[in-house]
Amino acid sequence: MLVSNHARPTLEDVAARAGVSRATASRVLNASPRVSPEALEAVNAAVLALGYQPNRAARALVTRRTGAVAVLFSEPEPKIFDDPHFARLIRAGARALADVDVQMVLMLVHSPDDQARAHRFLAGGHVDGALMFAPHRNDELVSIVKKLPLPVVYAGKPWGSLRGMHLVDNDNEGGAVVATKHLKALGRKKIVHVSGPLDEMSAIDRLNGFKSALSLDDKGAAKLTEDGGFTREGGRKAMSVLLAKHPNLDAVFVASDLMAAGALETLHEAGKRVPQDVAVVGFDDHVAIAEHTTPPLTSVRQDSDEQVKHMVEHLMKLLRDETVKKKQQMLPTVLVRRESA
Amino acid sequence: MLVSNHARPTLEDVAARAGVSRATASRVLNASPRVSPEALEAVNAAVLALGYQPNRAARALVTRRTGAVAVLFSEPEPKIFDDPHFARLIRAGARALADVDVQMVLMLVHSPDDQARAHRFLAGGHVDGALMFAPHRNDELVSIVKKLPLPVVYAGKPWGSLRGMHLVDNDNEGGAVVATKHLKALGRKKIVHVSGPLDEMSAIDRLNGFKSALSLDDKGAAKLTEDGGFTREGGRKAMSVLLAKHPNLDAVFVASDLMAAGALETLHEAGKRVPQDVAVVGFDDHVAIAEHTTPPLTSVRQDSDEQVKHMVEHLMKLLRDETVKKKQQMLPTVLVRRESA
DNA sequence: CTCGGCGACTCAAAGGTTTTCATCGAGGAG
DNA sequence: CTCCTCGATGAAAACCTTTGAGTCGCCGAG
Repeated sequence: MLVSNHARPTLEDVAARAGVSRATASRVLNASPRVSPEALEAVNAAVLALGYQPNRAARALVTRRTGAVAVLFSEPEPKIFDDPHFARLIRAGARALADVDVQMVLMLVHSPDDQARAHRFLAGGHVDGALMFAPHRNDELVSIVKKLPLPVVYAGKPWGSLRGMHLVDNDNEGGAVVATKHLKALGRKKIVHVSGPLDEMSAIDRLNGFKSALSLDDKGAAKLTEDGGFTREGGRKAMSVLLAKHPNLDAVFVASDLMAAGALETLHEAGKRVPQDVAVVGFDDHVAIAEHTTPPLTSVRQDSDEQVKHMVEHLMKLLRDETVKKKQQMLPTVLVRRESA
Repeated sequence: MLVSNHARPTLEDVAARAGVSRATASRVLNASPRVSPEALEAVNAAVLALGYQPNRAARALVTRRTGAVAVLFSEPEPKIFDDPHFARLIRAGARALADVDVQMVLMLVHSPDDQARAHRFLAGGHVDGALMFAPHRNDELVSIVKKLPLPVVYAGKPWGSLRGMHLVDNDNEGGAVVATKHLKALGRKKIVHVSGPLDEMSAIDRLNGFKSALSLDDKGAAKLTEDGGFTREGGRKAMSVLLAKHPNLDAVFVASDLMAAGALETLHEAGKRVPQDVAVVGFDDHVAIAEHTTPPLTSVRQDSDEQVKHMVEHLMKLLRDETVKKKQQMLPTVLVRRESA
């Protein structure tokens, strides 16, 4: 028996060494029950001795499974990726997918070109499923992907009909209600809101929470709300607009920590003390921000790590053809009190 | 001829439709010269009509190429990933790899467990090559990967011998020299340095630039330098230490923008005006930071996008077995003047 | 007219795994 | 003792592509 000693061992080699057939060796590797204890042990020993690693391509060829999933970030404004939130999501995805031993193929989709490429790639069967981060309204990529026979789990609610879609969302509305009520409970009388861009569902949900906590109608809410675009700069500007409109405001619920950081700057410049004159609550509880503002920011925590972990678990179930009890999961949010409110 | 109308078309189908053999169709797809114009056209038409996409697994099986490369971030401190620099690198990698149509498999390596997993994965032949971001001293992963018969391109100099390694570095030392000389040219007399952690080559190179621009020996430099650990908080602290040691300092070269942001805070709190009392130069020119500090930060630009692009190009050459003229490339850095110096 | 050469093409093997189907043997029931 | 059942195993097909070896037809030279 001559074995080329430099090439990687194949299943054949393992089988030979264990004194069984390829088929049996394969069964051992795939944890099939129909295999005797002796065979199992022999094969395992051979695998170890040879340092055998299954050939992914060969396996993929026959199983029609790639062992890879795509992670898609659809975002027309590439600069948004300077947002630390993005890094956190990627990190969580990498970890969660590595834990279940599937390859993560990352795709950043900005332009129509990128969309076409993603389309080709996903349709080409190069991955078994996808995790989709596509927060914006009327995202072409969502429509494209919907038509594909590919299991997809969304982060948060994409725009449009949610029928049959699998997603894991944070309780944005609930968190916003808690945040707003907290301000009310503090005895604040004039509470305003810096919202995110209203082409994102999460921003809308947070706005809705604000409205419902204060029992406002659309018109009433519109007066008290200003769009800060989920950027720090936007938060600054929105805050000054609100200050101009409502000089007597004494509390503000800001729909993201990044914007809240901007809003705090504006408030300081306007000579308002936080929290004495104006109480501030953010959203995200992004530690790198919330703990380092002055004063430290009270914020609604949404656990992105947890969200991504759930997304991966959900997708894995879909890939195993298990029935999922709930297609759409909602993760709780909780208010973290610091000093700003 | 009955074709299951839901299954993905194979090369066989394409060949049949084009009236040629599988072999010829394959040659068309791989741009082989040995094919007649008619055949070429017929096959291309068939491909288009059928929406054919080559089966990656089958191709990988026979070519022993996966069409994927790993992107490894080795970093014992997971929190560092909140650094926007990380997001930028990932983004650049995703884009550059997508452009050459290879899959990016992202791996974040924090723990020894992760290292073992990465080792298995890379040794398992699941990728054709790797891009490695491993800035720290004595990184186990670097030693592991060195022993593998796998083409790897490093970002910056890893610790240890550089013999035979392929890498793309920024001119950290040169940039530091320019930055420091700029401060000198401004007439500053007492110039200090907030360095990065000295277990990273980039930090050392920047420190060396500072030393050489001021013709300092090790001892002299040690007095004027404080380690800020490449974090904002570290920058704050380092700055106050330096202020205490050298109350008369009138300029500081900070080895990263994030630390510079921290240093600026300290300076403001100490009542120093920037740039009148103390001139500040950062490093990275990370727009999201440098443009938003008060005052906007003068900084040394290193173009990470460019660096990653070069890394990918370099790796592609290695994969194509082309000879690379220079194994180790150095990218220029340039001083971007804003208001802080 | 024959032969050699050459370009375009086809045939078929190879690549490593999973999985169906058949086989084999042992043990239990009748 | 025979027949049946059932669990473990093996042989072989299938997955889809690339590629080296071989075929075919045509042209030009002799």
